[in-house]
Amino acid sequence: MRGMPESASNKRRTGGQVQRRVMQLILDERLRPGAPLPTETELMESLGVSRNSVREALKALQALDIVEIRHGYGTYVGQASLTPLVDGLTFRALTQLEDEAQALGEILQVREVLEEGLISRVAQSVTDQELAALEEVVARMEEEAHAGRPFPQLDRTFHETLYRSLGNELVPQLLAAFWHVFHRVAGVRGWDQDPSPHVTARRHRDILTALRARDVAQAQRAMADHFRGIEARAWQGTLGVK
Amino acid sequence: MRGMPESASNKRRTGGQVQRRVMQLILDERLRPGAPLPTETELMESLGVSRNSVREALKALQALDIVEIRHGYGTYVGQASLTPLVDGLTFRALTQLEDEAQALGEILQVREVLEEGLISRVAQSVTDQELAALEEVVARMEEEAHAGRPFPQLDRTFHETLYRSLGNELVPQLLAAFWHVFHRVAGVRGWDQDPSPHVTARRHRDILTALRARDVAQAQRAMADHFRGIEARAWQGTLGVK
DNA sequence: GGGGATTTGTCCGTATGTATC
DNA sequence: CGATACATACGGACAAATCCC
Repeated sequence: MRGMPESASNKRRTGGQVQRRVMQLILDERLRPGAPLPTETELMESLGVSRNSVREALKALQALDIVEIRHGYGTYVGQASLTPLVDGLTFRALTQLEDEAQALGEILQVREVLEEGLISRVAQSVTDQELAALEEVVARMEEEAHAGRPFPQLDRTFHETLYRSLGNELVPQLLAAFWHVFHRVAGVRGWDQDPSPHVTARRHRDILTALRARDVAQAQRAMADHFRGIEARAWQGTLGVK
Repeated sequence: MRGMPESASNKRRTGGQVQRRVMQLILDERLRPGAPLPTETELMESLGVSRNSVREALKALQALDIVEIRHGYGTYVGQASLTPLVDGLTFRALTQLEDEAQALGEILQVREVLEEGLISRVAQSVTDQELAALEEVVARMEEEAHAGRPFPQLDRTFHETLYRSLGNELVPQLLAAFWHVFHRVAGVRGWDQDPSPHVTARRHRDILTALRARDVAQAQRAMADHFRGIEARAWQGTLGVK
């Protein structure tokens, strides 16, 4: 009786439609990450759906990091990061594959192919300033290695710094996502423990040296050696289980 | 300073909690993709939350393709595909970057690096049977090219078939995701129109020929040429705008 | 520091559409 | 075809969190 009498909106608007309309709203309004979105009340009025439907659509968009919801404050355009990829690959590694080792191997192969190909491009475009930044990271690696401590964070920083000169924002985010998944999955088995930090530090030193000499082939070899070391850890873990 | 509501200890204890408990349920029960999940009523009782909270969590997991909801039937474990990555990258390309051309360039560079690196591995492991399958695809490309018709689907099939021998399930899914994003974003500008199908067919023929000869370097060159052709289309599109 | 306003989080109850058997 | 189980959607209400004055 009350409410809206079938006002021409009798289309089969499934929940996904609301999602798309919110995304379209962001596109139409040219909203940048961090920009505020209409409140749930406003959305439910402008879209002509109930608040529950709005919230479900917003929750789905939040899972994709397309919107960011702050309790008691408001809803904002998200960063569209690769967090969904991390969640998806992590879940996939823990369920789909026969064992985690296979999933980790696949991720590692993609990382290796990517970084081997990227290092050859970096070798041609790297600046002295970036070489200096890498030098500092490697130096700190060698300090930690001398103290017998592993340095996963420095490792991550090294690779992230490495590909900055490419001017490709997608590359570091992709690699960070793979790195994150690998360590989250391998971590529960203890496969990400670096048994010999000084060897790992040496691998990075080799990469940097080759980079300084602009020796593409040598840089690729050094990167390949680095990944061979990572694989060895994981493989040795699988053998231990058997 | 009073108690700082730092987010270090505050890790989404509200909404995300239900999501994680459902994910944990899947992991604990060792549920495979396609396996049925408890109904919303059962979940709301077993988790001690309302139906609304259950539905919002399920919607978020659906967006990540971790669960699959069939209207009027039930909820099932999802395929954990890379659909979220497609949605995220598409949205990112349409909003974050200055113009779509930059986003497309980044995706293209990643694809190029990946495929150039992968082709060298394929060249060593490809079997005669797979070469025959590729031959058939290329032959159909040449038919279409002779008729002046573009063949985006055949192109996709070629690259998908190419990397099957690696035994890496992640690779084709990643490439398919990038391919999907590229064509969805480029499609709205018409940049994905292939102006010369016979040239594209020739590129793939070159790749196959190099693969037959197990010539790694030549295969990489042919793959690079292929991507140079794709870039040319997109670049020419951007120049036309200016 | 306090209080009120705004906004999201959660819950309940009910009605409706949909797919399976 | 009917019966049943299930997801979808709506409206209202209150709690919790945040911000601003």
